[in-house]
Amino acid sequence: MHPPAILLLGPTASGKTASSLALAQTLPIEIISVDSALVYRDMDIGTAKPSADERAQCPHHLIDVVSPEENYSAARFRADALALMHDITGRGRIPVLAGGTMLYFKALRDGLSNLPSADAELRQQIDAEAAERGWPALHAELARLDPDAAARLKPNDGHRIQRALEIVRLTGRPVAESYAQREDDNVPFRLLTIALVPSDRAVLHRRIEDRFAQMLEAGLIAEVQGLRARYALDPAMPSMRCVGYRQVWDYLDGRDDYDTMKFKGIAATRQLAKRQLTWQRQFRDTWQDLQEIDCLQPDLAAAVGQTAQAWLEG
RNA sequence: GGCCAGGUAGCUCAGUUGGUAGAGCAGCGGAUUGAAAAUCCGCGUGUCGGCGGUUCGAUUCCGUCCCUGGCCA
Repeated sequence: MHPPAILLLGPTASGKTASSLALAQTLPIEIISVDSALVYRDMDIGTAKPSADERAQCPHHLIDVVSPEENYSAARFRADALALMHDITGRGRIPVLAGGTMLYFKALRDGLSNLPSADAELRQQIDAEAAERGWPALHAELARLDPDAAARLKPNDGHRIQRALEIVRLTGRPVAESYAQREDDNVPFRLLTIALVPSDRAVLHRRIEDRFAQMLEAGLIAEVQGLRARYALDPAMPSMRCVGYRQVWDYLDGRDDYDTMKFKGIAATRQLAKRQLTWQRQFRDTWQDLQEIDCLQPDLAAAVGQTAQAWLEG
């Protein structure tokens, strides 16, 4: 019998942090963050990172693990998370994987293919070429090298075209052949997946709006200024593409006025939530253990706790 | 109170020499394999401010009323 592990996923502003901390009140858990933005050090306000106080209530992992100048990845997450899950289980505790980066959940549960890691130099080359000739031209080039891979991608989907070209150049074979070669995709845990879903999208939107305003009041702009002063950042880096940071960056550069920045930040957050919910619908249809909980109900934390408790006893 | 300019999609606006209208943004749906809070794809019926009139036909022309902004009193 595998040890238990709980996955807690939900869109931004759905109450994941509070729910996971509530679990810690009644269960011997440690929390593994499943979040591509919380991994960055010194990005606290805009990522709604759990506070020091909250983190003291229960061990948290995969927060502040890389510099904003670095890249993290789904593959790295999968390896890190599995190692941590084993550690936590070894301590007699239950891992709770909580977050909103759905690709990471997907990678963890369903595994990945054996693909080469990112190659910064090659990507730079491809970016330069794309800036000159446009992505459709590189899509056409991919079509010559690997017609099947190109057929699956849109001519404007820069990131995926770049990745496909990278894989082909690094491996010297079609992407499909690399895809067919699966890495070990075993997850030796009994999993419960709890998905937080808002029963009313408009209410989630309202929360998102309020929270972004609070972030600005809490000093998000100063935080971005500080990051720019302390690190060698540029706006194309994954850390600075994060919701909020990207908009404040443009504001600091004078491209947008304050109100525009605020509007765009809120809109980008709503759009993020929408994409997260699209993933969740897909998970709901494929993961048998998934249980949906309305994140707008009065006592969400209690509902999450009951669901987890019932599953552990059952 | 008078004059002028406007009132068209949730917002900002375009347009129709009279044949019931379309962009951007927002929103919604989808895709998603080492950047994923990324990247990309798809979706546009709205009393064209109200009421009358002219007309085969009005959002478009005319009248009138209402609203907003500006100027003048």
